[in-house]
Amino acid sequence: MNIEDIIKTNASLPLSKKAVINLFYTNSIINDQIHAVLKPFDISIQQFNVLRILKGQKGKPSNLSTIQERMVSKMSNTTRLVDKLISKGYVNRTICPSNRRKVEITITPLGIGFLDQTSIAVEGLEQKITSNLTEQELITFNTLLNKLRS
Amino acid sequence: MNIEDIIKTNASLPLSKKAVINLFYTNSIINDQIHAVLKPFDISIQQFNVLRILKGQKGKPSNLSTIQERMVSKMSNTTRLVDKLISKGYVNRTICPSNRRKVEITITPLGIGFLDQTSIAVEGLEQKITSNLTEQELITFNTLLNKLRS
DNA sequence: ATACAATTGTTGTTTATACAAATGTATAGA
DNA sequence: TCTATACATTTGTATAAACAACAATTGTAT
Repeated sequence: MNIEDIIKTNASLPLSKKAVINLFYTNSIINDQIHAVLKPFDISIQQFNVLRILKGQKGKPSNLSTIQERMVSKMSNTTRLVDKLISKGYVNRTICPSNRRKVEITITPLGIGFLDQTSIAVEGLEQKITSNLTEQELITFNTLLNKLRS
Repeated sequence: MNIEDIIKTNASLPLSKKAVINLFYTNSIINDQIHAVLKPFDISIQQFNVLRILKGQKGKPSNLSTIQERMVSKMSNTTRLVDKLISKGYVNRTICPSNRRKVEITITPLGIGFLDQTSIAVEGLEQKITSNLTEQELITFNTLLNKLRS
C-alpha cells in the first residue's frame, strides 16, 4: 500500500519526504511484528540483540562499549540492559582482570539455549517479511539503504 | 558502508536478516538526525508529527482516534502527547458538540507558525539525506518498502 | 610520588512508552 | 425505561529510555 494512502494525506508528498516517512512507517510495522514474536519469550528486542551480539563473540567476553558499538539502535544505559539479562540468567558479568574499569560480559549456556529457540521464531518472521521481495530486489534494497546513510 | 561491517559480524548474514537489520539501523541513524534537528525547537518527533497531521487537516478538527490512525509510528497515549502540545500553546482541545465522547483537536496559529519554521529545518534534512539517491532510486526505494509491508 | 586528563561503567532523575483498567457517553434491544 | 454493549478517551501503573552527574581506574606527564 502506498504511503500517501496510509497516512491519508490529500497533498502528494515530495519524494524525499515520502521516502523518509515510508522508511519510518515500515520500520515501525516490522518492529511491532518482531515485538509480537518475542512477546511469548518475555524479552525485549534490545535484550534479544544483546544476546545475539554476545553469541557472535563465540565465548570471547565483551565489555559494555563493544556491545554498545555493535547495537543496531544505540540506547543509553547498556548497564541496565545487561542487568536484566543477568537477572534472567542469560549472561554473566565479571570485572576484567587486566583493566578493572572494564567488565567482561559473556552469554551463559542457558542464554545460548534460549537464544537458539527464540531465533527460530525471529528468523521465520524475517524470512516471511522479506519473501515479498526477490533476491535481486533484496540486494537492491540493501544497496539503497547503504547509500541513504552515506 | 555495508551493514555487516557496521555490526562487525564475522559470519556473513542471510539476505533476509541483513535487510531487516539494515532497515532498523538506517532508521535509527535517520531518527537520531531528525531528533538532533528538532532539539533546538524543544519538540519531539512524535509531537512534530502530530502538528503536521493537524495542519494537514486545514482547519478541520481531528479527534484522537484519527490522529492515532495517521501517525507513522503508533504509540499509546496520544492523550498525553496532545497534553504536551496544549501546554506549549500549539493546539487546542475541545469536546465535540455532536458526540461528547469525542474531542476536537485543532492546531493554533502559534502552532502553525512554529511548525512552518521547524519544517524548514526538517525538510532540509530530508532532502540532504535523500540527495544520496537519484530520483529513480528513490522511486524504487519506496516501491520496495511498500512491497516489504505487503 | 603526585597531579591531571581520559576511559569505563554505574547510579539518579526525569520523561516517555506500553498496557490494562476505568470513565463517561451513545446506541440499540427487551 | 432499563440494561447491555460498543465507543472514545482518560487515567493508573509498571517498565524502558534519555540525560546528566558521579565514581573508580588507568595512563601519562611533571
